[in-house]
Amino acid sequence: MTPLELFKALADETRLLSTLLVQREGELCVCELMAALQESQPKISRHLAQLRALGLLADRRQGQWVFYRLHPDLSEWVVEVVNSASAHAGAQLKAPLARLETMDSRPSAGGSVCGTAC
Amino acid sequence: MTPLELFKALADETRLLSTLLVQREGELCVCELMAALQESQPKISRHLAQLRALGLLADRRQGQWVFYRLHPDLSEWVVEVVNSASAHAGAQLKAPLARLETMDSRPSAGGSVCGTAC
DNA sequence: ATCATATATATGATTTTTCGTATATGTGTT
DNA sequence: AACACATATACGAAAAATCATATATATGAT
Repeated sequence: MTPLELFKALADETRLLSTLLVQREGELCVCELMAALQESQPKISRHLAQLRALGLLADRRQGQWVFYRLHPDLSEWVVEVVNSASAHAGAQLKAPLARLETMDSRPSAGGSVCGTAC
Repeated sequence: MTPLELFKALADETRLLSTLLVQREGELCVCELMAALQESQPKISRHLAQLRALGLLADRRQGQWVFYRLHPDLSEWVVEVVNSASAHAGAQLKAPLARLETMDSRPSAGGSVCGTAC
């Protein structure tokens, strides 16, 4: 990944916030990002596909859900860029994070698929 | 400057290379960037104007030339992003830096305007 | 004042990105 | 199988960014 490719990837609000939210939360599925960013499913999915194609995010299917995380093999300089941005994006992340908190029927990564009694 | 604004500014090859060259060289004028990047004068000038409007670069007129440098009051996180990219943009900067070296009648920032005997 | 050089900006055309909508795929349930 | 839910992709439309060209401004030299 070149610096230009990384900056192009992060030069869109949906992609930037998705990346930063995923970084803070560790792992998020498409529906969680939809709720956090209040965007349509195709829009979120399309942007995540771009980030995955670039190698910035990695995905993992668990049942019906697909969870995205920062790619585990990112170069150090990429991590530095994301961290620097994250450290100063608090204002833009506040509302999306709050929506995540209050989201109901939120799928828990790695946990039981069933929310009630299995 | 928000992270999104910074990434949009750096998401163009001309702007990214101009920024990184200016960082490495300390200060460069428009004609030097034209030579280094082999781009037209209006193109270089237009992109520099964008970077200046954002506050990423500062400009200084010296005689006929206008020298650009990283804005002295940049936030720490912005410097970190630029530094991280710079550390891994060697491949993209090699050719432009070589052209800078071999550029003739190169105006020297801060030095005498006259190249011969004044 | 005139001219040459360096830089900036305006304008319309072109290219690139993004988007909404529709549809396809994939998984779990009944 | 049929259905519901989650996600992915395809396609044309809309929006945004970039560009080449022409022109304007500013400085220095004659």
